[in-house]
Amino acid sequence: MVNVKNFEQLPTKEKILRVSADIIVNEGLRKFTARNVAERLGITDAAIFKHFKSMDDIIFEIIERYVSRCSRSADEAEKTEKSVKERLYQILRTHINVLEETKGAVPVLCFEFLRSDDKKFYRILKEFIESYKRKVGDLIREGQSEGVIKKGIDPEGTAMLFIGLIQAKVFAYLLDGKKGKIVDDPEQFISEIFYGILEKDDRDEEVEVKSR
Amino acid sequence: MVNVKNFEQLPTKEKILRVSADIIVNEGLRKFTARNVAERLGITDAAIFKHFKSMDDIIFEIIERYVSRCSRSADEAEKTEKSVKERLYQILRTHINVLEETKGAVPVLCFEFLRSDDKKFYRILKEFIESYKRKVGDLIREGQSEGVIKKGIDPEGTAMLFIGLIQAKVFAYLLDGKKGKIVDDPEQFISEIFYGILEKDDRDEEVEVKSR
DNA sequence: TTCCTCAGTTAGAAAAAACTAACTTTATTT
DNA sequence: AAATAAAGTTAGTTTTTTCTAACTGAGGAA
Repeated sequence: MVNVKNFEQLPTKEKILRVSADIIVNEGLRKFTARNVAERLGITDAAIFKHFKSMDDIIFEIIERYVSRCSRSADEAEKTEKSVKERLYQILRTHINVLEETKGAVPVLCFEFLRSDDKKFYRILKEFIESYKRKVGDLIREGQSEGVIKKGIDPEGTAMLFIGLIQAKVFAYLLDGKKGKIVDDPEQFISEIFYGILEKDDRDEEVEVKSR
Repeated sequence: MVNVKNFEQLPTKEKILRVSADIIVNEGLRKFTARNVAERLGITDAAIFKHFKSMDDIIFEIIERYVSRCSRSADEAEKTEKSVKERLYQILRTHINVLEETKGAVPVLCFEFLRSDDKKFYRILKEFIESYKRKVGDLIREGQSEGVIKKGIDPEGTAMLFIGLIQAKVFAYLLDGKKGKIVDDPEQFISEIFYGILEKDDRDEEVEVKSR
């Protein structure tokens, strides 16, 4: 159920956030009600409002948390001295790690809130994806000018393709009853993407960066 | 907004279905309420229940329609004398047409209900995807034994990839503010899929089946 | 000790949602 | 012409949801 690890010892505010995320991801927004959250924690619904101003406030904090985690990891990769290919690898790899740790929460949250007309949520998520697209896109462009990435491909389009492929993986995972990992074999997954974009003479070369 | 084409002339039941799909895709299930649907049609919420037993009934019919159209076209393709490639093309093409007409409602509903424990919708959606996977998978296998499709690929995996790519397209469409079509250029989209699975000597050949 | 704050409680107000019942209008059938 | 059916209406009922108010008990600070 919830990402357990001394869950009981956590402060209530924290528990509310985790249970809420779990409900939204695994049961949908319609089940995300004060009553349902409180019930899981063995408290009353009124107690929720001692910790959060409103239900939307909870959502806001969940999005903030998950999204910032993904962004941070992409920023770190950007700063290193490594080669384009290694940096790209690192971004993809961390992205998959976060995805796995959060059980697909971010794609699900994106899917839910990108649709709402609630500008508050829409903006922050859209911004997140745009910045991701920009970072990966820039990296691809850099790779193209260095000659390691195929000239023909569209940088932003490829960044979006990657997001789309992750989305597809999450979909398959949900369909399969949320068993096991979302991306079975990350190395294979990444190498398939690389196969499509790297210049041919590079494609059989192993990527030597270690995961994490 | 709604898929317009003499929208005004449509019978109310039809209008309810279309407005509902539009709300579910663009505003989320939480906004899918009798009041909201009725308001858009300039009628009262009570009138909705002259046409549908319940709100769930509306969702049910949206799914039913999409699913049965996709399945029917796959069945029809199966019976024809056409080549594997042509039959595959026909299935993909109808799927994209239905997707476009319903503005992506079913992929969205899949994403929503495959997560929930709402067994009612879960079953029908899961069954749809499974049968789709089976049909496309079989077709690919047939193509492999005829030598027109690459031996190396996994038939069911590829069928799932197609569903996943549709899912990703819907995601991108939502992200992009729901403007225009979900799949900009269906021919291009299909040919990209074919590029990945067809034996190389076939890949530049044009598919001659006309859309629709 | 006394006071204060925190994190709960119960009780309930206000709004929204899903329907239902009973009535009206209009068109169609008999 | 009379009866019927379809598709609306208004005016509820019931349930659910969010959130507030007023109270309680426990622990720490003055």
